[in-house]
Amino acid sequence: MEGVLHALADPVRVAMYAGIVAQGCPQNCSSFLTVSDKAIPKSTLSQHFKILREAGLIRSERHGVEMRNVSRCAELEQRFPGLIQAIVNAHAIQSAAKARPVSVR
Amino acid sequence: MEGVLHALADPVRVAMYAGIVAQGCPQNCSSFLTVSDKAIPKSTLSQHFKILREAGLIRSERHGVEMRNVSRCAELEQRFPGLIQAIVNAHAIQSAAKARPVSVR
DNA sequence: TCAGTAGTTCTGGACTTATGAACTATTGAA
DNA sequence: TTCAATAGTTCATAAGTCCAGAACTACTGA
Repeated sequence: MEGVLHALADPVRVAMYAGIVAQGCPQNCSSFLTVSDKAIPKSTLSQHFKILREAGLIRSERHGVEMRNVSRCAELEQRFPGLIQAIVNAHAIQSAAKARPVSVR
Repeated sequence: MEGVLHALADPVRVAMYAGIVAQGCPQNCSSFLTVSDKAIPKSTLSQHFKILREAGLIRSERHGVEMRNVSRCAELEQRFPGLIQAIVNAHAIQSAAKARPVSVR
């Protein structure tokens, strides 16, 4: 759980994770080459995904040449009920407040 | 919010915060000279309190020679509904799982 | 004024994190 | 099979953050 909070305490990672949760379909790394109008190098992205994986927040599966990232909501919900939902909500509230005119992501 | 998660991503700080929330009465620094059976130097404690304060999680008031720390639940609940509750719950679940025979703290 | 208690600030070493360069893995085409 | 292209990972290192001892400030009571 310490790992979960640490993973989501980073603005880039929480945006990535919120993106993965929001899209029903799995997202590959390159979906996040820019996050909130900021360019993220691939090596950094790869580290971020690693941290999300190790925190148990996502699972990554190779499909051909790309990796598809899926959120592990159900497992986390079982271990820490309400936690993920509350964080994703808080993130949405915050990014809505930050950039009012444009929708989240 | 990033600050809130970062503050509570540390096992010592989340234990401290949970302690402050659990006790109705304000807690001074020295209440936490040991956290989960681990001795914490005063200077480190002071840093931890500073981080909790700057994240908006607590307020510290001097009363004579000591500082009393109060949680700012209500304000946070208003900004990020459910977040603090979910994290404190998750912490309780986790520390119960870790040391089953003994109660939280 | 002094001693004692409570907490803060400073500082340096240890640990983390971000990123460019070089790498591996997979695919599709020649 | 070889080659080029795409997608991600690993490595090295420079920059940043964190911990804890030493020295400090703030307040109280004698």
